[in-house]
Amino acid sequence: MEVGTLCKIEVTGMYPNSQSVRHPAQTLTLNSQYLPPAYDFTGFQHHVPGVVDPSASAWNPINAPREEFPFSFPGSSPSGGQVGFSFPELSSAPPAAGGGSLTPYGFISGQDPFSSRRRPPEPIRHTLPASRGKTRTKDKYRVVYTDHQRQELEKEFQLNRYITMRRKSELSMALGLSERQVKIWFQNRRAKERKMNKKRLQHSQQASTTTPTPPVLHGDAHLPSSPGTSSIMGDIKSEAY
DNA sequence: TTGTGTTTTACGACCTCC
DNA sequence: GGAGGTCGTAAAACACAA
Repeated sequence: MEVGTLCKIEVTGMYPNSQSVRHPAQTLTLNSQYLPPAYDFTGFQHHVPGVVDPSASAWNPINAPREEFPFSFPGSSPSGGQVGFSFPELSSAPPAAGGGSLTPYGFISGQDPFSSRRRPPEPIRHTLPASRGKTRTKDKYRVVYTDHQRQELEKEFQLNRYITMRRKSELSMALGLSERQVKIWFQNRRAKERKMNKKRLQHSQQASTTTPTPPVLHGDAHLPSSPGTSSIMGDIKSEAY
């Protein structure tokens, strides 16, 4: 499969229950004035990428990210795992030439075709609070990733449910995110998939309540195998655990 | 507009593994 | 002990109906 063909897979499905009014590829070029909020990641110090334990061979969710784990989507990669970092928009260095101003993400505002957001640039609201007991590392509670960032993360997710250290490092650099953000994005994305699978399972179970024999589940009940792109998660889990 | 429901970032708690 | 995993949750961002 061409890597580029994956780019539209789930992106418009980020709002599966909202009939996907979002059509980034179509609507995002309308407004190119999005300026990512000021947000520095100096508080995100993390391990040095590239420290890979070569002894980790058997894949499981725990050690897989530390290694180039061999899982891939069917036909996703000729090498069967690690996908060449060949996305043109990623292989070009973010602080590219062109004269745009550099955003805190490392993007050039007004140049990234996906960087335009639905909302106009707005002053940052500092509702965060150290006073609320909740500890958030920065004054902005959370930032909204650009559609470009989401698309690239989603692409990677479609290739590999678990990001390797190397890919995490590459993605973080290419997208101007911290490795921690990439890691957490993948965690959240997997959680989202599990949630969707759970929903699907509940629906299918409701549909089959009239039948006397309940469906047989293999192992983890909240990780059903399901058709489509999400079925791979069940496969992963059944192998991993 | 505004109210409400959903999705998206981000974190803490806790777990396993090395 | 530190890494990343899941799970649950907070709150911002967003979509949409009324």
